[in-house]
Amino acid sequence: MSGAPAGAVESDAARGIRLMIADDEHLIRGALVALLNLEPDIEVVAHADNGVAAVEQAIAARPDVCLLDLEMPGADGIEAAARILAQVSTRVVIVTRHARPGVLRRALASKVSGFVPKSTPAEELAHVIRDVAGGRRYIDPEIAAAALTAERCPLTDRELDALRFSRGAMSVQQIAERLHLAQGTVRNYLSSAMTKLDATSRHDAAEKAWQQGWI
Amino acid sequence: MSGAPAGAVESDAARGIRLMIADDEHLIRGALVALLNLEPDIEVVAHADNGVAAVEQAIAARPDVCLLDLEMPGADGIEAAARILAQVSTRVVIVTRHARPGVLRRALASKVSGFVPKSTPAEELAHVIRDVAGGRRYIDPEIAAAALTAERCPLTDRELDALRFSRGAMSVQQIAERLHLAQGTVRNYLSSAMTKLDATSRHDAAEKAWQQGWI
DNA sequence: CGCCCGGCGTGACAAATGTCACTGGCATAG
DNA sequence: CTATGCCAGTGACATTTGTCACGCCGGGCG
Repeated sequence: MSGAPAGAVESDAARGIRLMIADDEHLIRGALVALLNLEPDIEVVAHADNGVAAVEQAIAARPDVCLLDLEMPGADGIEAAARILAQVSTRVVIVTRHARPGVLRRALASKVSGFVPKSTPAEELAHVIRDVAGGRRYIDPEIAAAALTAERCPLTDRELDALRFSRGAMSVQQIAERLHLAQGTVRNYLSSAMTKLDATSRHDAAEKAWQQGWI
Repeated sequence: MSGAPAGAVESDAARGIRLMIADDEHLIRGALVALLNLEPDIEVVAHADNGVAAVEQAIAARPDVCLLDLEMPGADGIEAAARILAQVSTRVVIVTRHARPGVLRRALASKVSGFVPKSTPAEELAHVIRDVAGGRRYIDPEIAAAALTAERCPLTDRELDALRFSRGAMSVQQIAERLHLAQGTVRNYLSSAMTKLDATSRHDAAEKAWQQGWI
């Protein structure tokens, strides 16, 4: 928000990583801003409290690195990352509370450079930011391992389709219309998915599949 | 963790508020510890990443103020607060992501002194801690207003009974047995509760009632 | 080729769930 | 006293959900 210093300093100036922070929780955002500003080689040049604002801020401030929370109103971190990277030459680090394997895959598909859970020690974060600013990538080893270990999804394509719509409280009727199928068919897929996932209701199944990052 | 300085300094020494911080997210806990330690009159003397550890730490370190996250594994913030206050002469501030009226009521019933959402600006937090250390109370005005505005629970006793069991996935059949009622009766209470709470399923209703602190 | 297997798709059926109309008790206002 | 309203309690009914047995198709395999 503070005006850029007079003209010439470009983003790849030798000293100082220009950082943007986006997190919807004021307390945490404030703490991170203050904390990272203490690092001698990091300068927080912008911050936002939702995905849409994050994109605007990134375009305006052109930071070297963007630190995005995954869970944000408006546009989630990955969506914001995709939009930012499409328009600005920068690198993105995603921070998340619920680090599921599938999310990591989505994130990597959006070309983010870093992926860390909020269980990361604070000191480590500055380290990651420097790595990423230097052109390297950083993926939290725990999550990476989980993503690679994760058993292949046992669900069939159509089962996944049906499950996808089951989140967000659509009725079987509505799902059937949406997929151009008979109600019984949809129920069948859902039932089958429930069996495979050992769930007691389709909401439960959808939840579990989501946790695994399969939908 | 660090050993206490030689003997005599007691917790009500004139200078310095001894603070404990509990939050299960390492990143946030670390940021808060660092940030609040920067305040000249605050000293972070312990921290924990779950409710049980928080109680132990509080007993061991005897801080002046405990800052507890509401959402923690083990024991949630309010439970931890109750246990701490039963054994240590200290004051508790609860910090939470989802600030719902009912939670505030539960918290106050446990004699906590402060209640703030994570949307609080970071600068404000130190202020709150000083207030509380000084024996005053601080309740986030937004939440307080919401709690006072919140209409009285519209549910009848039996509806509440039925809802209580509906959390934890008991079937109508089982609830009926447990309450010595006919299944139809239970369904009726549940249905009525759903209408009153504008919910689409009994789980939904139970969830909403819980959110409000009614069960 | 003939066979079997796995995924897709369907309808019939049963159980669980939610809605409704109704009875009776009890308190309270008129 | 009577009327009114609220809550407890019940069963009949409609809807939704989950399970099953089945038919169809395409792709390996003996």
